[in-house]
Amino acid sequence: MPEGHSVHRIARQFALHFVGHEVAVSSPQGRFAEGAKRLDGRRMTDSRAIGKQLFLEFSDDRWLRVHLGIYGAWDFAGELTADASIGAPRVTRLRMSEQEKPEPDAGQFPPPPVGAVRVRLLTERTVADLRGPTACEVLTPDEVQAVIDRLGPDPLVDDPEAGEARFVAAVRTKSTPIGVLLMDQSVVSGIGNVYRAELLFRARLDPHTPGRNVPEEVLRELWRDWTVLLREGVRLGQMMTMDGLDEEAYRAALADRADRHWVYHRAGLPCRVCGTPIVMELAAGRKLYYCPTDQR
DNA sequence: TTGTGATGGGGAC
DNA sequence: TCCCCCTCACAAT
Repeated sequence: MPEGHSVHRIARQFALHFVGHEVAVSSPQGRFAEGAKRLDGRRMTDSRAIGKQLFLEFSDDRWLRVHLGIYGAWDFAGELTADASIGAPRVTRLRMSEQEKPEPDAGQFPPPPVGAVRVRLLTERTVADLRGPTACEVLTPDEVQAVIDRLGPDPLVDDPEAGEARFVAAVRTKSTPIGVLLMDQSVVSGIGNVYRAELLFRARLDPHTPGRNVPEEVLRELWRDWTVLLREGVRLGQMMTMDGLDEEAYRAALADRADRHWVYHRAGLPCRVCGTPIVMELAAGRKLYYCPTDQR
């Protein structure tokens, strides 16, 4: 269920502890047995995140593409980095999905796979188990490029000005509501339902505004704000979309997800700015939260 | 103990 | 627009 920030953190974990290593690849659950056979014993040579997509490159031009979808998660064990920043303390087990959950040491390495593990990637010192992904497949370089070509810009991948220009151009040609466009991964990569609602509130933008009617300067600010939120999400390991908080309120927000957002998951609760009850409605099948007073 | 919803998205219609 | 994928946290019972 992760949005873009989690996938970047997962990619970094692989970059730190798998890239450069030979990897034993298996599918304990069996559903990826053929794919695992094609990767087994090869060296991992690169780890990249683009939006919610993870691409792991192995020797002989073979790529593993993983998309976690709503349920997916990676469980790391062995030698790894707790918060995916260089030099951070090592922990023994870490579940990486939208949230990160350090778990007690299993006692042996590698720990036996628990439940339906689609893929196990094992080096001498670290193991990563994938469960519940929407996508998990072996691709050629051309196939990887075809996937990337369909993705909108990612602030942590694309050149800032080029990414901004691509985002603005994609939105300005469409009559689709901006609240739907922000979730469209071909328009911009990595935004999910939480960041969508929060970006729109922070811009005080009505989600129903057709893309082509959003002033260009507002779109540029949206892109820059997405850059800020994504960097912060990668740094903190969670989605923190409030701002202007004093130190105590900031700490409380980090501790409790209910205090972390302006409008997300706050249907019927008073707007934190004006007190108007937050509205929830379905947009393209997903729950959209906004303040009908501040966002117009 | 059971039920429900969730931070996604592809495909059928 | 709906269904399905296939997992888990948390609420309801």
